[in-house]
Amino acid sequence: MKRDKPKFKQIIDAAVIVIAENGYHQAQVSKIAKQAGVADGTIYLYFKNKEDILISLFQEKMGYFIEKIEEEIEGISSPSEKLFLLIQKHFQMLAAEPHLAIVTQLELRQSNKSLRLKINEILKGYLKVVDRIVQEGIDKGEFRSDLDVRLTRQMIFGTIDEMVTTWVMNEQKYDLVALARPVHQLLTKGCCV
Amino acid sequence: MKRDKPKFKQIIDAAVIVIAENGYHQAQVSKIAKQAGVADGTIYLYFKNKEDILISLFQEKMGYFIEKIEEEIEGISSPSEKLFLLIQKHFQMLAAEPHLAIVTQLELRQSNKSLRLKINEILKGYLKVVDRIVQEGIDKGEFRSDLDVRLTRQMIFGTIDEMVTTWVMNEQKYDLVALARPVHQLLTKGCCV
Amino acid sequence: MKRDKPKFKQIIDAAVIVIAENGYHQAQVSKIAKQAGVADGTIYLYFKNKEDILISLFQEKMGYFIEKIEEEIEGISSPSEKLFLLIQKHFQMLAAEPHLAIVTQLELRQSNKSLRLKINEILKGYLKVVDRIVQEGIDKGEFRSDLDVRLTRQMIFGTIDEMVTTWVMNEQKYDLVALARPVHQLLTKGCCV
Amino acid sequence: MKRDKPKFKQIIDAAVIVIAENGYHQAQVSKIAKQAGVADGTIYLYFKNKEDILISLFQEKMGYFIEKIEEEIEGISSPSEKLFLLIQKHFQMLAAEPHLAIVTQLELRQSNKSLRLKINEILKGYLKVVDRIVQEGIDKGEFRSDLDVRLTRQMIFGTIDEMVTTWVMNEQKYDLVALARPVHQLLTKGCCV
DNA sequence: AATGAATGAGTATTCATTCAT
DNA sequence: AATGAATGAATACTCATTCAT
Repeated sequence: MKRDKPKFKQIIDAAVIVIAENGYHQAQVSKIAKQAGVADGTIYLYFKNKEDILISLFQEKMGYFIEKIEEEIEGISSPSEKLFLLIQKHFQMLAAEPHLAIVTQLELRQSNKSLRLKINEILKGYLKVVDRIVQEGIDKGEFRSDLDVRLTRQMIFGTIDEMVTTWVMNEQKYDLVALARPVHQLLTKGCCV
Repeated sequence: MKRDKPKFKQIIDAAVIVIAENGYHQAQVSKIAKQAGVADGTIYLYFKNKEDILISLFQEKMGYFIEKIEEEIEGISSPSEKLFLLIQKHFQMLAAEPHLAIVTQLELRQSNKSLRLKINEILKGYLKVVDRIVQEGIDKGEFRSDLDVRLTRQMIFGTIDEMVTTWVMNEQKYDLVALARPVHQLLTKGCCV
Repeated sequence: MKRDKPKFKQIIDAAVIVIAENGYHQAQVSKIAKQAGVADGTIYLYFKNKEDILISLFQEKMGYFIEKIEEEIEGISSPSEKLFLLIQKHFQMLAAEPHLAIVTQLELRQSNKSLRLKINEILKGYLKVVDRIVQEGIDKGEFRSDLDVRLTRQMIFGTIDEMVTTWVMNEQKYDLVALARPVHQLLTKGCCV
Repeated sequence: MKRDKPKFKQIIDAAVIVIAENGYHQAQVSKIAKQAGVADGTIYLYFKNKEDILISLFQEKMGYFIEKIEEEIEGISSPSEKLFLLIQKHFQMLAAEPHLAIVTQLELRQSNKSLRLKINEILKGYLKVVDRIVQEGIDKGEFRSDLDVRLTRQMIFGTIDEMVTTWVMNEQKYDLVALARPVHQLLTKGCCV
């Protein structure tokens, strides 16, 4: 399996760095190869084409992301607390990988429609986790019973995403993780008194 | 002033159509010129370069957007009601211009970082309107006094934006405007009981 | 009509020279553009792609070829004499354009199958002229009545083509046109006494 | 001697199949290796480079070809009959190996000039056989005494070659061997009455 | 002898922008 | 003001060959 070979990860990590530092459109295959310490042609022993590097990058990172978040909320009984931990872990992981944050929040969004559709497909795994928390919140009586799960998930995801993007655009100069608590409070209690 | 000449708007409207129908990366200057019924070179009598078309497009549309929203909330005393009207008007205007919705929610996001920074600059006008509503809500006691205005605005904008994007990605096949009330409720009351 | 513009012919003539002097595989578009005195991009205002240059080259030259040969044999009553004039004109025209001879006999044959099929299509016009001469020869009683037109045409074309190719491979160092008469004699009388 | 080892022939046979089925330009070394059931690198233990595979292929097949033809005409006294047998055997052998016919008549002609020059070198053995028949025909009085041996050989070879190529291009769908007699008649008697 | 992972040179084509008319 | 022909920079990918095992 190619995914398990060291060069696979080596090339993906190189892609994250090159894209974060040069921008999506200046991330030529030859630059990624050089950063990974392999020849240009070697890239094509592990990836079908350039787009495949980016999809694999997103898959690998997002897979790890979901895994970690599920570990985090496992065994927690309160859905509201689960939501808080999801937000916190999300912020923590991106704060810990500044390059990756730039790539996912800014650079990968300039990709073409076909790539974005594939990315959306991968994102669905994450959205399902949120859906499950919301549904559980309703079932356990912590969340309002008249909630529309889909809309609620969109609010949660849209809010988290906007927070991270704003933080990245502000050059990550404030403490993102510290926002987890107030963001959780906003989402659960709303802005009204 | 170039902005007042008929060809200025003519080219911008052509750009919206061409981008919506062909996608950002397939929206060549020559296609826009053809759609506008002018020669390629004529574009450059009205716009500095291609990026300038897109920025102007966003400015024109967003300026009109803010104007309409301010008309809508003018004279309303309740900040919460103002927030509702803002959401509703936002949804109404994009639902009324499907091409524009595709361009602002999907296509223009594929632009490079420099263009996106300029777009963010233009967006600030909109965000200020939201900020004012939130601040007024706090002052009038309708919103919680411990709200962070900036974070609250990010939640509101992130949520609205996510709703519209999801609706566009689903090919605008459900009634976006009907979501205004439940979205307002989610934002003001949160998801908790 | 693009074919009538001066740059169309200019680029085709450049292609003949570049291919003859550098070989098919070393005839890059940029080299052809340089030889033609235009920018690389200009090529694509007149030709769909590189293959289109080569097809057009063959069409233009072969069209001229057939035209000249038909002029030559027009008004001649003896089919055998027509055959002689066809051979002579064929040899004369290629002897007069050494570059073109190299291109048609050696270089263009290395093209891929798709291009060769298109070239064969164009060749059919020439083969029809030969067919007509053979048929007329049979009808007028100059040629044997039991001839298979198709086979006879293949002998004639195969022989002429082999003569030219051998001459080109021998660096055109002997007088090709002088062979017209003996070749005609061989084709009409065969090798037997 | 490498030529006697089983893998040498194994690789050449694989090359014939791969080239016939995929075309010259799609016949990568790795495909030939796979068809031969050896590793890519193994090819280079038996052949200097890719060109060497093709030259060896031609040498092997052409050597066998000449051998068979010489066996066929051996002991025949009439040069004209010898010519007939040469044509017939030539047609028979290619009709018996459809893959080889495609390779020699179509695919190998797409090779570059250097390879084609080497192929011509190998062909000389075949041409010498023809030369000998023609000379003998003149000496024995069966052929006209004013024949130019070189030109006559070019007619014979050009005609045979064109017949086979046309047959291959027509997907070998008619009986090539049946043409041996009429072709021989054409070559010996010409087209005139 | 045999393997197969790694190498890296080489090129057609697009499209924003210009400028002579 | 308007035109549109001409420009030219920039980049992903293939595949013959090598060499450590």
